[in-house]
This record gives sequence, C-alpha cells and structure tokens, in this order.
Amino acid sequence: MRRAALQPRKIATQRRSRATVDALVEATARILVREGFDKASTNRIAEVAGVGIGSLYQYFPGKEALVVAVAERHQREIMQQVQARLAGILDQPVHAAMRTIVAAAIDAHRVDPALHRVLAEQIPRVGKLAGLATFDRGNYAAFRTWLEARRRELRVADPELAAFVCVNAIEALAHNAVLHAPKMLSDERAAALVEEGARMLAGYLAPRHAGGRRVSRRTRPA
Amino acid sequence: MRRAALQPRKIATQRRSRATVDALVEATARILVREGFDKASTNRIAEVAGVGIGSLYQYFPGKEALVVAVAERHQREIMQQVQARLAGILDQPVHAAMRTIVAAAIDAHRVDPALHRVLAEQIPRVGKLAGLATFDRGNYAAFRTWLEARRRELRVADPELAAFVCVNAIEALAHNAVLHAPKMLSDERAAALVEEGARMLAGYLAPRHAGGRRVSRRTRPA
DNA sequence: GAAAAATATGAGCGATAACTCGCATTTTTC
DNA sequence: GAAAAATGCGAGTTATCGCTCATATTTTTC
Repeated sequence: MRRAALQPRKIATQRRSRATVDALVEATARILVREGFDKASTNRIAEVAGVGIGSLYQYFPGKEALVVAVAERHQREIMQQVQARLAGILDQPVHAAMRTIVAAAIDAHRVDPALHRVLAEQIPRVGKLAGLATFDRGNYAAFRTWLEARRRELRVADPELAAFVCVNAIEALAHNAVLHAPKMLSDERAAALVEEGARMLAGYLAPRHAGGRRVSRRTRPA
Repeated sequence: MRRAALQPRKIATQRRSRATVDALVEATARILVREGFDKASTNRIAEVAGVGIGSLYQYFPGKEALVVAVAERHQREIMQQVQARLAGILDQPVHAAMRTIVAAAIDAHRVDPALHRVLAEQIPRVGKLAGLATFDRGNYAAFRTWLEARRRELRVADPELAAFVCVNAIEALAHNAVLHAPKMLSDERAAALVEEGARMLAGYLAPRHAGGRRVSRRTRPA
C-alpha cells in the first residue's frame, strides 16, 4: 500500500511483471508490422500478448505509450548497430567517411524495415513523440560536430546549413531506398548507390579535390 | 430512376450538388488542418460543411475518399504553381537549372504547409492513395528525362540512379526545410539554402566545371 | 402545375474502441 | 504459514465511429 492506489499506471517493474511488460511491447510490435496501426487496439494487444487488458493499463496509460515503447526499443537496436560502424570515422578521409555514413544509414533502415516503415508513418501522429525528435537531433548534432572538426579540409561556410543539407539528403536516400525502392539495393546496385551518395556529399563538402585534401586557405575571416 | 438505386455513391454532380461536394471537401481540409486527422470523422465533416451526413454518403463512399479529394485538390494547386517555373529550365545551364528546381520544390511546399504536413503524414495510411505515388513518379520521370536530354554536359553513368539520388535529396530538403526547420527559410537564409542545394546537385551531376560545360567525352562504352 | 427525378436530411443501428473496477491469484514479508 | 503487498484478470461501461434508410424538400420535365 505504498503508493499503488495513486498513479495507477506504469509504476512497478520487478520480477515477472517485467515479462508482462515485455510481452506487451513485443505484441505491439508484431501487430504494427503484421496487421497495421489501426488494428493495434489495446484490447488486441493484450490478447496477442496473452495478458489481461487490466494488466496492460497497469503499465501503460494507453495505446500511445505502447507505440512509444516499441519505437524506443527499435531505436536502441539501430543505435547499437550504427554507432559501432561510425566509430572509426574520424580517421577516414572525407570521401571514405561519407561512404561509411551513407552505408550505415542504409543498414540502419534495414534493421527491421517493416517496423521502421510503420513507425515512420505513424510517429507524427503519436503525441509528437519525443523519440524521433531526439533521434534526428542526435544525427544532426553529431554531423555538425564532425563538420567542425574537419573544417580545415572542407569548404563549409555555414556548418549548420551544411549539416542540414547533408543529414536530410542522407536520411532521405536511405529511407526511400529501403522502404520505397528495394530494387536500388539489390547486390550490385547497392554499392553503386552508396558510392553515388558519398560522391555527392564529398563533392559538396570539399569541392575541388574529392579525396579530402585541403582546398582553400580559409572559408571566411569570421 | 436511371441508376440511382445502385451505385448509391458519388454519381450525380449537377447544379447545387456541386456546391455540396465543394463544401464537403473544403470542410475536410479545414478540419485536417485545424483539428487533425483523427477529428475528421464523417459526422464532423458533414457538420462543419453544413450538410447532412446522408448527403456526404451520396457523394463520397467514406472518409478516405474525402481525404483523397483534398489531396488531389492540393496537388493541383501545387502543380499549377510549379510547372510555370520549370518551363524555362531547358534553356538554363546546369547549375541555374538546379537552382530553379530547388527553389520551385521549396515553394511547392509553401503553398499550404499546414495542409501539406497533414497530408504527407496521413497519406501512407489512406488506402495507398494513388495520388502521391503519381505525384512522385511524375517528378522522378521528369527529372530523368531532363537528365538524359543533357547527358552530354553531365557525367552520369546511370540516369536512373542519378535521378533517384537527386529527386530524393531535393524533396527531402524542401520538405524538411518548410515543415521542420522554418528557421532555414527566413529571408537571407532561404537564398543560401537554395544555393547550397543547387551547388550540391550540380557538383554531383557535372563534377569538374560547376557551370555546366561538357566535362568528359564519354561516361562508358555501354 | 403535376408528376418525376434529383437532392438533402438526421435519428438511430451495429460495431468497436478505450478504459475501469471489483476480485482472483501469486509473491513477498516477517 | 499467515498477513500483506504486488500482480493479473476480463466483463462491463461509456463513447464515438461509420454508415443506412425512410422521409422531406427542391428542381426538372413535359
């Protein structure tokens, strides 16, 4: 009788209750992928999870919270897969770094394409979901940091602007290749796509010498 | 009693009934923008349109059809605004052409940003909606045609791949600038954004000389 | 201007959703 | 091993949705 009466939702998580929560999140993900967002009612989620509806509402205030939990789990998986690949990026020349980033972005979208699609489509509706915002901001900030670290080798007048252009281009390329144009990723073509994307970005950031050598003595007195 | 009994929906459109249809479409657009997709129930649409629900179902088979009608109207408005600007593109050098395209894409998204956002978010859910598919395919095909017409001046090994890369980059830039980063479009910065995008694309398509002059005698024996 | 066709209406039906609450079962505590 | 907490349950309440249909009103036809 500690504080169970109030704050009826999402409180305790010890022992088996953890299994209940996991089952609910897993069921939500399955339904989102196999039956679509509209079929993911709280009643159905509980049913698929093999859990009573009452239990669902003990841990989640509603359907949105379940979807958020699924999105966060998915994001965690992507992050793990991607961050390892981006570790060595500081030691690579510009063009190679871009190749790494584009390839990593595409692979990130391939972690669970069906789920990623549903989440990407539905996230805007789900209470503005801080999750995706965080995710994108993270990519954006990381890229900006990389840009500024390499500013000497590049020709970037406005890092914020350049980061905006690059991050959006990379994300769009990866997203649409995986979700809307699978033909672009069939073996031979996949490598070509990565190479083209990398060439575009490297050419944009370091115009004259694609290799990444320094190119002009200064970008501006500022 | 021509054929009214069967096919009860969406048949006749003469005289005042046209006004009813217009009122319904307009009401749908208003609700989508002001209250969101979820609040756009058929009952509410009819209410806002000042029309009985029965009338709604005489012209539209359901909510989806209303949303499709709104999307088609929005797309028509965009097309009118954009096609004029892209007319002179064949006479422009590569870099200038890219500038025109990027600027046109951004302006297209500015026709009615709030509505565009809702439609972009909800369209994936609405019966696969042929509308957007048509729209994007059109852009894609048009760009490919332009690419092949200019093949001599460019360095494009695979037009399909290049079109994919460019169209996605342009669309993402415009979409996110207008809908997620309005700060990028405040007067001075807007021009810079267009210029950066154009530079990236032109550099990608015609690497050595940004101006658009010919650059290599052939891309491949194929 | 009367019959017929077209158009407009809205109460209400059936379905389904989100969510509650009183109670059963399991686990922990001492 | 008994009391107490934690956890699990699901029939039932409330709300809203999409949609129909019998009927009323307007317009057209001749």
